[in-house]
Amino acid sequence: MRWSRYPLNTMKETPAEAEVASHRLMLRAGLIRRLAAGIYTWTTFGLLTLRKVEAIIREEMDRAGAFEVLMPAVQPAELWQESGRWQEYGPELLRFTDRGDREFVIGPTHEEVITDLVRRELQSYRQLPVNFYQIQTKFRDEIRPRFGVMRGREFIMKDAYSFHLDEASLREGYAAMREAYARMFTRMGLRFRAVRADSGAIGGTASEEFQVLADSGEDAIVFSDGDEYAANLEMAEALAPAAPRPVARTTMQPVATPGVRTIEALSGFLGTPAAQCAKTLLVEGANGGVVALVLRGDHELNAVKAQKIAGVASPLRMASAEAVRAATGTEPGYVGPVGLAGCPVIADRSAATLADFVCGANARDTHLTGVNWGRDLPEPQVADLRNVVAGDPSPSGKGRLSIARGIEVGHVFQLGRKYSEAMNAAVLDEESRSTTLYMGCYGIGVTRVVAAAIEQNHDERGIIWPEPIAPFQVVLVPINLAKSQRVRETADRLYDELTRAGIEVLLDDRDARPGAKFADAELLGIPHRVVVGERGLEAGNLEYRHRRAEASEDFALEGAVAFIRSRLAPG
RNA sequence: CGGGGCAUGGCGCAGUCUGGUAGCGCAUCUGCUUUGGGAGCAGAGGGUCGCAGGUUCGAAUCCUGCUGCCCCGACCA
Repeated sequence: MRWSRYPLNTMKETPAEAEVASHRLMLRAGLIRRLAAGIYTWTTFGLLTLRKVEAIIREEMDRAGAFEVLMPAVQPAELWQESGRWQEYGPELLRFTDRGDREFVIGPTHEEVITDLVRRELQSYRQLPVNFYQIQTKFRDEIRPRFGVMRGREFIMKDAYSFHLDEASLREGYAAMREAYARMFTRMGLRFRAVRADSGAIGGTASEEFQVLADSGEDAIVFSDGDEYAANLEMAEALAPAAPRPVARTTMQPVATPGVRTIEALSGFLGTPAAQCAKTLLVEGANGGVVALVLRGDHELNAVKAQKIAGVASPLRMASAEAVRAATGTEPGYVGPVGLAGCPVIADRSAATLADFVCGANARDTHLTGVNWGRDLPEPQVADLRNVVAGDPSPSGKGRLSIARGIEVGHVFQLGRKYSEAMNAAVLDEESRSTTLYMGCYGIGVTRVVAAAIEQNHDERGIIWPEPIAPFQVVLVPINLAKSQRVRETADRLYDELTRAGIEVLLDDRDARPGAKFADAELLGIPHRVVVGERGLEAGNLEYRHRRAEASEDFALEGAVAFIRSRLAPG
């Protein structure tokens, strides 16, 4: 591609709307343009990368034996009513009516459509297992679209659906997809982790997320240094402390703590470490009332774990200040588990092994010191309530946990029979019995992958594309080409030769000064840069520099194509 | 949906408090000079100041309503 013919400009300044690096850089480099909140046009440079990501996904899906289909974006409401999601899905589902007042949705996902196809087309167990996938535009009317295409409302997703006669086959199909995903993201040059995830509302048994590691990621992920264990923070189990609870040494005493409402303030005021304090959180109960959750002062409540406990409302809701007063007689800041008669008390495993701890006294401006379970208050119900922290032992039993940030780019689920049952998708088995199908589903946020790749690979000057998904492999930068015929001819010839050799080249033949060209090449993140200038040609040389390199190196014009090819990543 | 902020040429902003000719930088166009890290000079084009009402002799500026967008929270590829 000759840059001089491409009319869209890069931007020196960042549009005010962009906050995160990938969004800023995608706008500045001219990869995307916003049309409305969460809705973007992909311009040529961005689309080149998007297509490469899609190509890798397609190749690996085909290699895994899946069949590509293309389902409609617009889907009739009947299918969603049949699966029950017409009611369940909520306002994220964009609904509308046609001229005949028939109701439709714009598909946020395609379980219903594929299940409908499969129940019509498949009759025999001999046709199983099977996996259909598509790369297609989705629409989800997100509450808050943000970060450019990272969380758009309209986005491109690769979604795949597998169908099986039994659970064993489903597990095999799931494992095959998991493997295909690992291959894809590896091929894209991304650093990622597959982590255990909460299967949440979609239901089903097993579920893993594929997370691209990036400090700016929205998700916290946890992994062990001792083995392959990795999980979403929501899911990572916090083991009970290995050491038993120490014996009580002190007696319980009230202490005046005027104005001290937070653990941090309390710890500072008394000089007691936060880990020796207990914090008591009141949440709404499943059937009204409140439930007291007790954690060590230095730990954080894990909402997903808490809302799974019987008696706790799901989704988790903190009790209102009025409810706190009604249950404890005091206000938030001085709540403690001692003497809490009216509500269940559930202690986190770590909080349950505290001895001689500090907690609120259920009286204004007062805390208790030297508190002990079983002596000053009843032994609590014990549960895993907290987020793990770095250094905790791995629940796998091997190693210690680290925490990193990640961007979820893929999710694989074993769905089971949720949709096939609701929509009556069945085949005849070997004994001519009608058998409801087992189903798995496997998603990749294709447009999000592009943003995640940038989050993971950029510097202060711009994008640094992993080579397999760069819009171009090489940027060719002629210096002063308007003046020098030799530069112009060399650049043109090299451009032709490289292109003929199957290398993707962007020739920056714009009438711009070298500094502007270098800055744009770095902003756009092309991995390999070749400079053609009078200075080098004088000695029969060109100049090569990798986007990540600190300095350039000269190489001979003679045999230039072979040299450049030798620098490209294999494959 | 709750909380906060912003809306002025394509982009980034000033001007709004204190009403009186709409301005700056970048980008764009023309010419000349320049050409190894975002050039200089001279000139030019481009804005119903988000929309609708109102107050006023006069509104980007004051008042009312609406809309759009961004950021923080619960959800998700």
